[in-house]
Amino acid sequence: MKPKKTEQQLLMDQRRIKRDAVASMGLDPYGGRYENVVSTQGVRSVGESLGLGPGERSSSSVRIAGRIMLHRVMGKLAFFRVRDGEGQMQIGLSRADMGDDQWALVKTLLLGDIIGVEGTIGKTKTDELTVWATQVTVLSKALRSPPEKWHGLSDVDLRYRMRYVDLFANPKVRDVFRLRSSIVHAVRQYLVNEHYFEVETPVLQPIYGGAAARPFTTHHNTLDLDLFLRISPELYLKRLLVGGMDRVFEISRNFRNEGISTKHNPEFTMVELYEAYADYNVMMDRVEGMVSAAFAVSTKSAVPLRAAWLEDEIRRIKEDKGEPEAQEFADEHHVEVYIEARDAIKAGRQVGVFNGVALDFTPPWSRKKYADLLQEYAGVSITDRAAVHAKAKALGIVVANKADAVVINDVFEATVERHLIQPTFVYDYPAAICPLTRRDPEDAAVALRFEAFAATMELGNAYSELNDPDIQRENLSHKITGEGDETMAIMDEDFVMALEYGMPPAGGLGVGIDRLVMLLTDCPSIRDVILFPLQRPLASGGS
RNA sequence: GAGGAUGUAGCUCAGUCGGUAGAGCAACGGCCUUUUAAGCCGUGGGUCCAGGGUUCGAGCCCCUGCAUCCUCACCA
Repeated sequence: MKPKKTEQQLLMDQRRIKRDAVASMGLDPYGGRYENVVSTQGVRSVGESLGLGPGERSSSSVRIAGRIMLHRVMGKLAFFRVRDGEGQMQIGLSRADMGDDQWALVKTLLLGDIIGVEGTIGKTKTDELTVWATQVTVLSKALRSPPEKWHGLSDVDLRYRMRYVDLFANPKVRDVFRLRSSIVHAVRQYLVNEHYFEVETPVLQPIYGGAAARPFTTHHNTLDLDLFLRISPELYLKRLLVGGMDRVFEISRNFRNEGISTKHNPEFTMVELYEAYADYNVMMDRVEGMVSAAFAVSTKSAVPLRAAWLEDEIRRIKEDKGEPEAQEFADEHHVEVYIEARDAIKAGRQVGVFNGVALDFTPPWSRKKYADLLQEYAGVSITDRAAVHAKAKALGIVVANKADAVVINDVFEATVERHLIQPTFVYDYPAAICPLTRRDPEDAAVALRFEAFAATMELGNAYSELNDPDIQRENLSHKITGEGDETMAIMDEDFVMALEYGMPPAGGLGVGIDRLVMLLTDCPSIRDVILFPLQRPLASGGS
């Protein structure tokens, strides 16, 4: 019995027929090298400089290449819209201009095919810049249709599973990853300018450390050795301080075997840096410097563009559908917030928009003491053990078998964090939960540590680094009660031995790159800034 | 882990009271030399997430499971 073909298979059969038609013309349906290509943006700037009026054509010839995203054929004339890595461009195809052989080829082309077009720059009667084709080259016939041309691919599951489709179907997605690339580049450039140098340390570690999280485990066969994927590069980078690398950084993919959420992916990217002879105050400057550099290459230009687009859109909706719809659109897209941010940027401030809230990254960020925030929002003194425990119980926090510092931190997270909207440094943490941090010389219960928050998210974490080997060994030699299995207190004798040779006093800092990108590009989910976020594979193993 | 939402054609989505499964886009055939989500005529396309139950009859009601998203918890 012949199994009935699905619609998908039938559609692909039809596309195979067109592909084979190309082959029967003696052409390779999968193309080959195509030279002297100009980007659509390049054509656009050339086109604008020609000063063409509606309906005029120039004699300057160009070649572009890209995917057919819009396809209109009218008898002996056709308009396609072709998208490349930078943008899109309309091409016009006329049977009279191209000749019968080329026209036969044009008729085999479908949405989603990748083509090369040689032609002359002109404008249509409606004043749209258009490349009028003289020669079309098939570069890759697509067997599957692209998604719906108006809505694109909107099923979130499919978008992540088939990011390759998401990227060409939804231009905004590509913009986000372009911004991500710029942000990473700016962060790297900032640190290099500050005389840091970039290193790479092991991802496969025999002992994991530097953070409190469960690791992924793996195994090396030849050495018959269990290994962990790093949860943090911290202990290796500090060894480099001992070795005399005074300013080092690593852009580090870390792996934590924990839950998945809009703010957590099992693998994520951090920039982690160490600076000898500095302390955590210097690290605050570094955060501000890095974020400023990143802002300058992303949000600074993206927000005004977005604001302008939103204003256009509202004007159009008002004309087409009326005031109430326009207002609804404005509310939904936080238009006033974008306009407010745009005006602030014009005035020289570093203001972005995240989740409908304006965030002001202009240095200096506000700096708040951990204990003061606890007093302000939880209403308890950090030194008043009874009050802290009473507050914890009132909040429904389990107190039993937890060290005091853990209880304090639980209360802090439950009461304070949600108020940390604007970029803020929270400094001076309870020492007992900071085993790798130098103590305040005036108060042994305080660790010289800060976390950077924005939009209630932890963006970064920094210490004045502990460099006393005996205290370090002591801190690592017993678990912090109440932290469960996830604890930083895992002894690494080699690391402590390194400290015994003498590590310079230093400031150290980690900043979550994914979260920074989220904040600067207004993406409320970490999956929108990671190209291939982890997902459970489909049982059937296909789409 | 708890709660909520969603799952229907390749894509985007309707589906009323439980009574033969719908549209647009895409595709196929035809017409069309200035389209702007092109248009007009016609055609094909369905494991209604999976399994069970109630019923004469289930896309719709009930139960179980799966997947995804959101919120909370966890993840300093």
